[in-house]
Amino acid sequence: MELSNVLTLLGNPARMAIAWAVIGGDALPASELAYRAGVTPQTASHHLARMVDGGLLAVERCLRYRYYRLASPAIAEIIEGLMALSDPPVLKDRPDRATVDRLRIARSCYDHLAGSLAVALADALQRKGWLDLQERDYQVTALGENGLVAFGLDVPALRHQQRLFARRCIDWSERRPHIGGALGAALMTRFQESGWIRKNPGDRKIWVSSAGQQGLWKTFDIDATP
Amino acid sequence: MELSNVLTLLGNPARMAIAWAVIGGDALPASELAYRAGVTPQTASHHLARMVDGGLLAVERCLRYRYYRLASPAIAEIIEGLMALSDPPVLKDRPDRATVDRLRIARSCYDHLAGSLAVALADALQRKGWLDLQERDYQVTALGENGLVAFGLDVPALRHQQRLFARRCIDWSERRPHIGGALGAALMTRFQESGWIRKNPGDRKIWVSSAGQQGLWKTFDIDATP
DNA sequence: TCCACACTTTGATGATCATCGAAACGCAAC
DNA sequence: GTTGCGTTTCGATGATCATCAAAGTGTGGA
Repeated sequence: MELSNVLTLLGNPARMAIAWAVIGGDALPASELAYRAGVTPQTASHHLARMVDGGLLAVERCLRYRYYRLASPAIAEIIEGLMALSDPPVLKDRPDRATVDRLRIARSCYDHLAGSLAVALADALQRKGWLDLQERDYQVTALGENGLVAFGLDVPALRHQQRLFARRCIDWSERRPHIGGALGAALMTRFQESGWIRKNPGDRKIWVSSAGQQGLWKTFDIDATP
Repeated sequence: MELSNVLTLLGNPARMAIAWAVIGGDALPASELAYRAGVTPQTASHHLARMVDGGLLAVERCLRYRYYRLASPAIAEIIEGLMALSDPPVLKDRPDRATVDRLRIARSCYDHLAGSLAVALADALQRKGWLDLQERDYQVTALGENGLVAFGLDVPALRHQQRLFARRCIDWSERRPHIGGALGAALMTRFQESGWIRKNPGDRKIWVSSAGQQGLWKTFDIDATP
């Protein structure tokens, strides 16, 4: 994945609009993307072909429709990183605001939490002295290890995984860091097991249950009410 | 600052190379940037004009040279953010930050001093009543001539040189004037003879010795401690 | 005065690009 | 089949682009 390629592809307003439309994880048909980007279907098709060719998008055929979505979570991370660097593009006819707001509160980022909930979680764990923010990663303190193990996470096992343990991940909607890596994934899994959050299969939306609101408040001092 | 603009500008390999060359904060002349980007001076000039126009770079003239640097720290943050999203491009000769900071304090500009030390020197000489700042040049007062002769400069001989006597030269890192021309060159030569500064042959780095720090303080009331 | 130098502008060329109309394709319903 | 619809391909157009050679500009030095 060439960064220069990504920049070239996203440097065009129509293609940026397309990328922005599918950033939430939704797969949208070509005609819808053409409408949102403000170009004709032919032009959109041209752009979509380039983006697929450039590895930015993936396409799935379903009957007469072609659904376009981001090619991989890595691409989503790159685009979200770009959003964090500047204001998100102002585009006409943004989809339903409810979806965007929902994503802003909580969504999945690959296999860990993102959105304001994830940022609040990272803040809370630092405030409690469970985490230290180092250069590009988080460190779990002795206090934090006790707390996390008590919460049901096998922290020593997480440390021995091949992947990075607790990556610092920058959020596009918050422009602040949250917890990725093995620890971030384990936390989201634990939240799901506890019934605190519910993940929508197929996209990246996350719902926080009332049990989750209570638990997050009691365990982490996080106010997860909308 | 439009993100889309930045992406378009950086989507070109030559422009990306130029941005990467100045990411450390250093200001480089157009010819050097052309070499590093692997394009002819004409092409580089074209790209540089676009980048200045797009608000990515700023340019300052010093004698016959034009030094290009990043327009603002915010731009540097955006570009470094982009780099963090992917592997940085493999390019020749990127200055490290320590070098950049050193250059900010003192460096040579053609054959005279530049950087904050040079600006402080110009300020000090004006404060002591040795120099007057005219339209585009400095004038040495009678008091200043005595002082400079006592310091070891043959001011009358400098006046009779063909080149401009005491040119006002604008600094990219300070955005304030310092002394160029024959007087600027003679001052730097005298500082070198006195062992106050040491010049790195081949580049523009200047080191101030401890003797230099003492001398600059006693003679010119300049605090040259880092 | 003339030259050297750093850099820019101009001009030309070939390439790529974005865009849309027209036509074609693929698929499903009728 | 035929029709309708979503999408792509083709073709044409006008725009922008990157590139470099050649000429021009401005500056300082001899």
